[in-house]
Amino acid sequence: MTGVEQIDRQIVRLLARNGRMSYTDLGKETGLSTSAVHQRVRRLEQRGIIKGYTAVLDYEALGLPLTAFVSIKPIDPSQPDDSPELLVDIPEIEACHSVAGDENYILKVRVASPSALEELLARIRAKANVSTRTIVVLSTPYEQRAPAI
Amino acid sequence: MTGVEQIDRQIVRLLARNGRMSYTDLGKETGLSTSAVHQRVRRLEQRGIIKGYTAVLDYEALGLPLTAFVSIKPIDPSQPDDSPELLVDIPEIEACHSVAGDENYILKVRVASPSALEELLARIRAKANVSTRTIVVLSTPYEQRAPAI
DNA sequence: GTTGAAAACCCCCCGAC
DNA sequence: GTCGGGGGGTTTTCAAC
Repeated sequence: MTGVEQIDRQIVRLLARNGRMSYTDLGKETGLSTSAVHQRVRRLEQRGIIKGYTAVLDYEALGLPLTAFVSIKPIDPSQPDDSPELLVDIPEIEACHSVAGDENYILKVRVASPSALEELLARIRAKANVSTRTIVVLSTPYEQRAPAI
Repeated sequence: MTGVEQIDRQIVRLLARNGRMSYTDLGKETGLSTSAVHQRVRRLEQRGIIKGYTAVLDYEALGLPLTAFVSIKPIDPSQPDDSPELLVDIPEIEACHSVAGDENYILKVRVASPSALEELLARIRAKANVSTRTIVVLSTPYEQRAPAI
C-alpha cells in the first residue's frame, strides 16, 4: 500500500464532510478537472481507502434514543473468543472493537429503551458466553467528525 | 417529532448502506417513483433525520492506524465540565460522548502512532484540565453498521 | 402524497495531450 | 496523470391527479 498524496487527502476530507458532493464540485474545490477528480475517487475506492458511503442519521428521531458502550469478557478465558462472529447478526450492535485492557471487546449498541438494552445484554451474554460491563451514553456532543488528515 | 413511517425507514436503511444510491435505484427498491423518493429524502434531510452523508474510510491506509477510547474526568470536580467545547478544535477526536459512570466523557480518537497518542493525551489533559484513561483498539471487526430499524 | 414528463445537470467513458 | 467533449442517465422542478 503506497502513500496517499496531498490532493487525494483533500478529496477524502471533502467526501468525509459531504459524501454526496459531485465530482464537478470536488473539481472546483481541488482545482482539478471533473475527469481527473473522478478518476482519483475511483482509484481511492478501488484501493479500499474509501470503503463506501453512508447517511449520517439522527438515531433519536429513528426511535433508537439509547446508545451504550458494552465491554465484554469471556466467562471461560481458556476458550478462544469468537465474539465478533457470534454477535455479528445482532443488528443493535453498530460497532465491535477488539481492545487492549481488562476486556476483550467493546461494542457500541443502539436501542429503543432501557428494557430493550436489558434484553440485548442478555442476548449478548447468552450468544457469546461473556460477561458484560455497560456504559450508558447520556448525550453526544459530536460524532463522526472528518479525520485529521 | 412525529414518527417515521415504514417506507421512510426503508429509505433510511438503504441510504445507510449506500449513501450514494441514486433516487432511481431507491425508487426501484421501494416501489416508488423517482420523484416520490426524492421528495421523501428531502423531507428526511429537512427534518434532520438524515443529518448528512459521509465517506466510510480506511484509517489505516490514511496514516491513522491507531484508534483509542479516552475516558476523561475533571481534576477539579467542583468546576463545571465544558470539555466538549474545550476539545472541539482537536481534530484527532472523532467523537465525544457524555456518559453515565465514573467518568464524564468518552472520546474516540485516531492517531498515527503511540507517540502521537501520548502527545494527544497531554494536549487533552492540558486543554480540559482532566485526567484520562485510555483503551487502545487492536482491531475493528466491524463499525458503522446500518441501524436496526 | 404521488405521478409523469421535461429541462438542466451530472456521471462516465473515451481519445488526445 | 490530466484535460475536454459527448452520449446517456440522473437530478430537480413542475403541473396535474
